[in-house]
Amino acid sequence: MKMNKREFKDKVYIELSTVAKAMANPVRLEIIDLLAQGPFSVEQIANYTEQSIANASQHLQHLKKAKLVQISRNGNFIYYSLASESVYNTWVSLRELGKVFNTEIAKVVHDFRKGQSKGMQAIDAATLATMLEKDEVVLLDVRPEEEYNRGHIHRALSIPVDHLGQSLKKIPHKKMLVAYCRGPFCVYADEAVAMLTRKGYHAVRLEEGFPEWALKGYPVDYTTSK
Amino acid sequence: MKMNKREFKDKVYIELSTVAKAMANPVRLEIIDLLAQGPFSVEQIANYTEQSIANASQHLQHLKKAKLVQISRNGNFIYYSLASESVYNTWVSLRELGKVFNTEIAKVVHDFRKGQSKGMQAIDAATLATMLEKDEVVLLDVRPEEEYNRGHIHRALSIPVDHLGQSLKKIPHKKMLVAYCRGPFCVYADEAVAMLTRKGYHAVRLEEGFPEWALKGYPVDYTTSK
DNA sequence: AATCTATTCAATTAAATAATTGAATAGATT
DNA sequence: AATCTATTCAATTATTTAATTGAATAGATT
Repeated sequence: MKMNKREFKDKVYIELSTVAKAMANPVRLEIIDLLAQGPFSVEQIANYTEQSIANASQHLQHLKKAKLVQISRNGNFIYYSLASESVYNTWVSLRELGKVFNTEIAKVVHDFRKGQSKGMQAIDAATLATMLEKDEVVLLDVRPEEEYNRGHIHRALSIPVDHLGQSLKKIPHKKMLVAYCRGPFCVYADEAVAMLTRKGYHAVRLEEGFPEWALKGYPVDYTTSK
Repeated sequence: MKMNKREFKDKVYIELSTVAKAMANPVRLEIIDLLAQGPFSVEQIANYTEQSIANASQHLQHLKKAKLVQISRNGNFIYYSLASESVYNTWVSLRELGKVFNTEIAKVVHDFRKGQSKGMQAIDAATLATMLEKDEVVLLDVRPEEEYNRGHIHRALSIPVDHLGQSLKKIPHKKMLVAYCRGPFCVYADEAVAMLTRKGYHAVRLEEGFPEWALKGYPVDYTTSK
């Protein structure tokens, strides 16, 4: 039987709202932000988001049902990843919407960074690209090394933030330091800049993360980990 | 007192989920899709979405609280519009996510169009642009005239779908007809193509709507309605 | 086959969301 | 000031959602 206009529109918007509902939860948004960095196991996701494994798993089932994530298996571990680039694109749109327009988010980010270090500064990708061309900065990737290996900004040194204390001697004083991590809401770079600043270095963070840098077409490298 | 990392992330993702929640409802998604076409009053929005005025207003309050819409006033009427282009961009990302990846939406669209007319075809914006350059088609804007006046595809004739019956003599037989309306989930173009096909015309619809065409940088016109 | 580990499932409880209905309100109009 | 129109608000009811807890399961490993 022929579907009428109202039935059609109702069905389409109900389906789309299912996708939007999958994203309408803070824990699931954090999971999507994390998976933008690559595949992670349930245990890792639970760890990074500070949820119970059961709760993380339930949220992952919700995302899977909405077809936003997909799984692969390695031994006992099940790895989750974003199902497609359009999931990432929608996450980025939503984040931009929140950043540009929800002043509360900007305020939270600003307050957090100010609490980390007075005069905390961030530069954007275009500025970094120019500085790298002029060889003016030392670039630090302060994510876990596994993520560095999956892909990193061209010429970045890998110094995970929790190893930063014991790695200071590797870092030249002469040039300005730029630290980057997973993205605007990841705080590894904030922590790194705070520590480096306390040790007398001139350090700032990159606003974007590796995925945004890559998406903008700037040069990236990969480490073959074999 | 200094905000810790977990507090920071929780606050940021909760704020962002507020935005996502505003979109996580089929009625509000339809409202956003409608407002992508320009400002509408509460009464118009209630009419087009087939909701009560009270319900439409409640959803609009929800969208307003999330800062996704803004208002202006004209006499007794309050007009709602999308608060920024990034609201529209997020809507488009979500819709693309749904179209590309949620096969149920594609099926609903296909089933609806098949119910309208066997052999129902749609072309995309790039195809239309080429055909217009070669002067191969007659382009019909089948939206309400008010929306045509706000902006339309270059060289489109305005023939609102509910006037199509009495406007057939205006339409040449010799060329292929392309009908367009508000976007992929608007059915004015489907209805127009069904009617034209029954009357012996060779007609197809444009997949995209006017906003997508404009966003892709293709030529547009405006009618000064004074 | 037995055991282990990571993960999922199910039930419960509490909180959040949404449509309806009628009342109230905000401006505009007279 | 009185009246009107469009819109918003508030209470109610039903539905949906989410965290917790403990049980169950799916594969891997031995």
